[in-house]
Amino acid sequence: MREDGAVSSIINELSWRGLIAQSTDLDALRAATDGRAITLYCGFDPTAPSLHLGNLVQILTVRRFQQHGHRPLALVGGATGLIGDPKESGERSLNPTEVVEAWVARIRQQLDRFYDFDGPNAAVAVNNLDWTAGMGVLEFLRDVGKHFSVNRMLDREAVAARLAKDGISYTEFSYQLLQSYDYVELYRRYGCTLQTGGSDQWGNITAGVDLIRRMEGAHAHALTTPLMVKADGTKFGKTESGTVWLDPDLTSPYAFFQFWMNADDRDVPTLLRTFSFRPEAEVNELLAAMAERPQAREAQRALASEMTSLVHGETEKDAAEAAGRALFGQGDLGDLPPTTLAAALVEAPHGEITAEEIVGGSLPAYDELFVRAGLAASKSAARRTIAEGGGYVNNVRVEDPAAQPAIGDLHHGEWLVLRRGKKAFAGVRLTH
RNA sequence: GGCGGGUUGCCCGAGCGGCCAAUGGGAGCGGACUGUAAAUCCGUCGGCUUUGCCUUCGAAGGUUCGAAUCCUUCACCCGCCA
Repeated sequence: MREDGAVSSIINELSWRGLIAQSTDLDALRAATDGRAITLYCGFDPTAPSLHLGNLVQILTVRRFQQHGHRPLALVGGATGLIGDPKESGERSLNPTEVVEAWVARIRQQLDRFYDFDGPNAAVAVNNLDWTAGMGVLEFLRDVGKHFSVNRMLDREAVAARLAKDGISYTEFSYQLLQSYDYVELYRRYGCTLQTGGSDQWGNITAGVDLIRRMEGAHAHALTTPLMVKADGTKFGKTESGTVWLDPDLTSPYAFFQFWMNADDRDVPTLLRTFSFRPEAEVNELLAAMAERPQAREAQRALASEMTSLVHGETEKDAAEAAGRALFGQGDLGDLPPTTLAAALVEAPHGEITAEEIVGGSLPAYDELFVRAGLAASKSAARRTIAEGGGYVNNVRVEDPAAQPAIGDLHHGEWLVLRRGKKAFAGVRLTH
């Protein structure tokens, strides 16, 4: 529910944010959502222990609906996650059931912070295993399967690609039926009349819309968001170290904050509209500020701050931001108060050395320390970085990879600050 | 079923007995320039106890002083003919 209590047009909002790629009938959906609340869902399959930035687009889209007074169903695909949506690259390997089960629980928990499970339009958590686990094969084939045309299913992009390449198992081919049936079941149980998802889900979603019409004689909606592509043409949501996860153990809040800080100027307008909950006027102000003073990175910082608070909480956001300010600041690192420095380095990647490793007042050599801190994959890589002039210790470029820092180089007797290139910081801590 | 071609480093793709850790391009990484942006230019791009050593060129054997390069078998992919 919005501040003013009104159920206003969610469609208008999604529209200016550029979040509508395809829809079954936008005018009908606008009419259905205007002035009254609908129930909608977007499902998440447990294909990993955590959701990632790509999923966040969907989560936030649903959240926007909820803020406009609509009721979301938080579906985690305990059943569909066991089967796997066909992807173009090839057959998925099946995950053990107990692994999928554990992932369902984790993902379900992650959704807690994005949806409101209390109040008049409280979100409802559902798992498609609840209605598929007990269903017999014959029932499924007769009641659900009969409504599907294999001819149509073969047209799906991912399926067609797989047929042209390595083929596809019957298991994955069946995925669409399960997802379609989910929509029917959610319509029956909760009166759900809208399913959202990424544009790659269009086929699966409309198959569900069709199935509702056939089995229930009712009209339901489909709405997809555009695929996000970065200005340089690469996939959105990846960094050099891989996927940006929402789980703080997989992607630290510091790394998460930095991901947004490093956004390409050209991507910022799209990112702000897609992810931020700021109203249009504020978004435009930030964009104007960026055009005027790009070097200030106000828009990136605002986005980083908002997203990190949302995903990791205010405290973690403050810590991540403070860490960035400390490390990227102009001053001498040694001048930072011990607590500030330690906090910053704990946020960044870091490694440890023990007192026994200090021989004659000398720490292990630089190449070893870079590996230890996680800034280099191997000692060869560390030496290469140093040879290229990209290795810094305590913000001073180092020349000799075999040189050993002295115990006196440790800030506050505890921390050594390593850096690779301009922005990859890491700490090495002396433990006792 | 017959004939022919292929399988090389993260990806694409040269190499066809020693000068091959393996040309070139892309991605990545570093430097310069910047704004923790982009573009551009330059460098780098298997590992290690680094003037050397070890592991890589679909898999396993073999020939040879020496093989990614030759031979044999196996697996997979692709053309042409039936």
